[in-house]
Amino acid sequence: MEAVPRKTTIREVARAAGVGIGTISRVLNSSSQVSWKTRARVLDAIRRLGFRPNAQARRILKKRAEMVCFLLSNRDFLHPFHARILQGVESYASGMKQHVLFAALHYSPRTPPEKIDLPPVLQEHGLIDGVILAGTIYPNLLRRIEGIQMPFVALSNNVMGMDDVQQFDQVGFDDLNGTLQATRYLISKGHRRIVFAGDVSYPWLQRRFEGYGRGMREQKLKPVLITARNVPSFGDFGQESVGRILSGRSRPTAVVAGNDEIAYGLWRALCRRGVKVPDEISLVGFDDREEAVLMDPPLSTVCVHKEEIGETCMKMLLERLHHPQMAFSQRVLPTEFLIRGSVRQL
Amino acid sequence: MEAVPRKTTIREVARAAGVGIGTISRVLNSSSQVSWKTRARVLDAIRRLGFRPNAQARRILKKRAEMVCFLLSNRDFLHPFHARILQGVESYASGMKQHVLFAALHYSPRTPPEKIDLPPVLQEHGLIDGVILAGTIYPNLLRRIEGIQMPFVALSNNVMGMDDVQQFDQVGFDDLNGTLQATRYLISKGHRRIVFAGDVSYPWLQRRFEGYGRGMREQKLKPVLITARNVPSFGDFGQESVGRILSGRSRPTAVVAGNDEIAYGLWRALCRRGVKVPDEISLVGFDDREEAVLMDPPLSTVCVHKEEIGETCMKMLLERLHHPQMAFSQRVLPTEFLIRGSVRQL
DNA sequence: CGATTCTATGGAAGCGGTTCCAAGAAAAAC
DNA sequence: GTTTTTCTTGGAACCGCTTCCATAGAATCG
Repeated sequence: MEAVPRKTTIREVARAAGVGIGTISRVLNSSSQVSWKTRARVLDAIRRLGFRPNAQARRILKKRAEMVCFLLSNRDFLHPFHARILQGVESYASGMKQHVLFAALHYSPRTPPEKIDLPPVLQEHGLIDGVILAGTIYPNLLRRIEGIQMPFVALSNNVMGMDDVQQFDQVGFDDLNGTLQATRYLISKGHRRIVFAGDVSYPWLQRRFEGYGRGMREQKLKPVLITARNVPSFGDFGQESVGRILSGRSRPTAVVAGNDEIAYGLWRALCRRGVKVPDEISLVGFDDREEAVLMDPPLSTVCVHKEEIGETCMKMLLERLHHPQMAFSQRVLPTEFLIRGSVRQL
Repeated sequence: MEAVPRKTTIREVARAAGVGIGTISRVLNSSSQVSWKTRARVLDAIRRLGFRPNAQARRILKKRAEMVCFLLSNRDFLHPFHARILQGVESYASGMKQHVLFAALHYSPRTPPEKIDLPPVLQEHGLIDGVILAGTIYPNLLRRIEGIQMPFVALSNNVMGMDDVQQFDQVGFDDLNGTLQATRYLISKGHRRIVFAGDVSYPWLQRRFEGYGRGMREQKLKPVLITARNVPSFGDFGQESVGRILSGRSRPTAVVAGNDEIAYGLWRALCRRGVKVPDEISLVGFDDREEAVLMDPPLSTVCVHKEEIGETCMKMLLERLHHPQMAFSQRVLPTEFLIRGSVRQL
């Protein structure tokens, strides 16, 4: 490794400007009063020397990294869903002069979720002030993070297997109410035979199914869950399950899909069989991915405000950093059912 | 802001282990030889005290941040394309014990691309070792980054308005050859009247059009460019231009779309008019987004290996960091035409 | 067995900033 | 004109680590 070019330090600036080092620091932090003349001289020297203060050195004294980590498992990252959340995080962070470190949790067949270690960025101290846990989160990881006393905010919809009172900061969105609204809407449009497509192995799918179930039971209708086993991805779900949905004595008039990907797969499978949406069967999704509006007909779906979730995570984390003793808070952001073309009035 | 809980330092560990601070440091860096017994004592003390070394302090001495910045304009970020590149960057970086800082360039109507300032993360020195420039890059930004002598690698496909010899490290993929292959394939399938859909305001679309043009001219066929003006996004491109494609005396039998988004929009517009793909018109795209394979028929498209691009960017940046004087290099990664169902044999 | 080499270890110096205290200069008060 | 207060300013000390030098004991050698 060759030598890094020598960088200007605060002492050289001080010499160039003919002032003391303390003065340079004061100018940089625009803290206490520096006389108009001195400030100009310093600023000039800084410009002439192309001086940029060393961030590490400042941080070591300030005891704040001004950086948070956005942690995502490598399983989840493909999804634009999380990319949008990251965008929200970055957007709020940059407004607060914070940086965002992107890190992935590298799960692999060799390191099953139950025994994964802390990611390197959390092993060392001082690099980041806190963590935002997006993507699927396993309880053991949470406990490790608590163990090192690293402040964090979790995207609660993705926390696995902790349905009890959770003693940490969370931001989530309202799965249950989303499908509840969607189901009510379908019912208001005259639908009675409505099925839910999705498995319930994820807590969020479980909640979405519950919301649908509640909507059905409100009107004394019977909830029906359609699952598909052993599908490689949500996109293949429809292909696998469309047969079971269409067969049976009384074919449903509408399907609530567990997410947009399932809805999209279903739509394709239906198209292929010549079943028209929404003429013969209505369809609603969940997430409002970019493609939802591009489908034909555009998909009615439950919109999750992803940027807002990201911003809220960041905001909550900053509050935690400023008030470490504050009580934990859980925020559930509302979801919004968007009426588009994929539902027909019966 | 309340007090940050006091963290254990190397001196406390030294006291607890009954050794000197230098020894702790040597154990941590597993550098020079420490006796088996002492090492065990130190390791034990570290565990007992829950000591995690302060990363900032180490970096200030090592003069390396072990961190690179992935910089993307806020215009580009929505696209899964860049998310995948980021994934590739992170993947390679984590293998090399490097961290990835995610930063966005906040363009706005108030700050047009020509006069945007350096992002905050580049204003300070020592935070990052280098930058990966993804997303649309304007020359003035490049010059600013050169000005502060920050090592960088650019995703060359997105560099605007610099077609001369470029004196910096670049990773790109082969736009021209991609459409060339696609066009040759179409011709091999018996197509003669082939049009290109896309405008040429972006350099990469320009190159894709050129590749298509070359393929056509090889067979003495006449290239035709179909553009759409004033469309809010590539997705709306098809809707806008489908009329012009289908009308005219001799309707084309195939369309090369500038990217998958255009292809998708086109496909929808064609569906809506009852024109069947590929029976009545064949269609190929570019990028191989996730949705390409989910379309019906699955879209034949030019695959860009996004993770590989990310990895290559990271790799090249690390080489640059280790050898600052090394000559600049430009790498163009191959693209690959994927045959799927959207092209018909004539 | 004394001289020489080697290995393990302690701790001072220093990285590039911030902070604080003391002190000089200027302004205000008496 | 002298005293008091306020405003600026310089620079030592320090943040938590690495690095290097000095030293002490062990090992090797003639």
